[in-house]
Amino acid sequence: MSQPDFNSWQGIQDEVLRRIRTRVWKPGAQIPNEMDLAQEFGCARTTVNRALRQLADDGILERKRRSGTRVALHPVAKAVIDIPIIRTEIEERGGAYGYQLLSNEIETPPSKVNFALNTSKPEPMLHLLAVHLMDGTPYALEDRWINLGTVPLAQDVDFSVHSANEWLLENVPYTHAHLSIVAAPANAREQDYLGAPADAPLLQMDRVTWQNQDPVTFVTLIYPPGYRIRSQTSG
Amino acid sequence: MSQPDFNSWQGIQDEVLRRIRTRVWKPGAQIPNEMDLAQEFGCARTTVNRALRQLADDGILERKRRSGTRVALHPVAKAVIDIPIIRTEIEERGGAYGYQLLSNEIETPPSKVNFALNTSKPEPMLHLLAVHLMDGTPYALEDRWINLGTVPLAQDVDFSVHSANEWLLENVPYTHAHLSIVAAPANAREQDYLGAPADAPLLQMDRVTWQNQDPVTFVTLIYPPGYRIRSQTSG
DNA sequence: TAGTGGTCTAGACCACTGA
DNA sequence: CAGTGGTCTAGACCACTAT
Repeated sequence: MSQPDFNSWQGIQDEVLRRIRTRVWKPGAQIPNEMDLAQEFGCARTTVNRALRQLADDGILERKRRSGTRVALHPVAKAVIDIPIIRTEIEERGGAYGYQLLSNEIETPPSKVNFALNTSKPEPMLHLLAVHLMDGTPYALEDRWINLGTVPLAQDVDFSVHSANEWLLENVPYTHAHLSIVAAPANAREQDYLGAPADAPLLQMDRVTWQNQDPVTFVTLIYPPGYRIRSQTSG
Repeated sequence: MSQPDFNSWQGIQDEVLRRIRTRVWKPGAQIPNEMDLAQEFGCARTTVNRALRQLADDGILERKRRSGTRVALHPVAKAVIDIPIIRTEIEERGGAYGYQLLSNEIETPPSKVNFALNTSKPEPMLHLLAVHLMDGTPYALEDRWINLGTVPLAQDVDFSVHSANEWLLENVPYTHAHLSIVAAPANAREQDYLGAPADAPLLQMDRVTWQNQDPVTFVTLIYPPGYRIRSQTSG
């Protein structure tokens, strides 16, 4: 039997989790305050604080000044999805990466794009269509709009060499992004470039990125039938 | 002009992020050590540590003892998806929640389920099929296998009253989970219960949860056409 | 007003790892 | 060996909020 180590914040966190899982501390119930826990565990309040703060960040505890700490009633599970550069994703799977630019034009975006980017006055944007390949077969279709108002430099880049996916990540820092995932049927374009049967169910990932208040880019990534997004979760 | 507050860990974090975004500190480059930064910002090393530690947790910095702190070369973007209880999800959208159990049997699981749960010797499991409703219309179809070896209690629960989604979350704590998302065509069952056209593209979410080494449940949630999973990302 | 968590400080020791 | 981050401590003050 190894004794749990209550002189480390991780040891304390493990013990707190154990008490929550075994219902010693039930959902919704208040747990002792930091001072009392510090005394029980024989450590400084700071150490208890570190352990509990992280659990609160993870949504397992709810803390309020003055009213104390409670076990969250409905611990919302959170799944973290890694969104690597596509080249990296393919190479990590042990495949050879390929890339092909299909079209590259400056156009007035459709209202869907203006809505997503929150651009009220439609101005021409850079519209790119490209396909990413793994070992020569289509891995993902990338349909991207770049707001030249925010990223004027993009006008001078040769996107037949660099994929916009990489160029933007490496050259245009963003402050925040929105992402949504939906299932959509393959249309003629996707039949052509992904080799998908007509109306096959495809996973589609839409992402909008921002630089402070300024919209940077709206991208739709479309994956062939059967593609899975994976993630792990802690409970 | 409001002066940044270098006496708070958040102020320091903002400044560090600013330097990374503006390429003052370039990807891959080493940044000053904690002592020097503390001196520059006029605060305690602990405060700098708190700011940098969180950025390292987020994958923006890479830290190693003795060799120091570097800006991550390929900051993998991470999207966090909240996975609430379905009732909660519906009620937060302002809808009325409904639930209907469609079938409830003890069966030997197909190999797909055994594979996902890593159960080598196939033993009968509890197999549930249910539909969640928002304002009377189908919101999600739930196809669930519960490992009675890990959760024998489940045998005595009336799942026509409690949804397994809620009962498990409230009564069976898990330690970790795997999740995957895929697009799949509507089959006959989904046409019936979700009201989806034949072969319509549906978003499907598979989740496996574990209690330490023991598999708890394998659930597939299938959503009607057009359903979106959303998330925000920090960059 | 009083009790709780949130944070900062100054100092200390430790764990890891490159030279 | 020495320099770096990782952590703990004891104490302090502050911010919020239930009473």
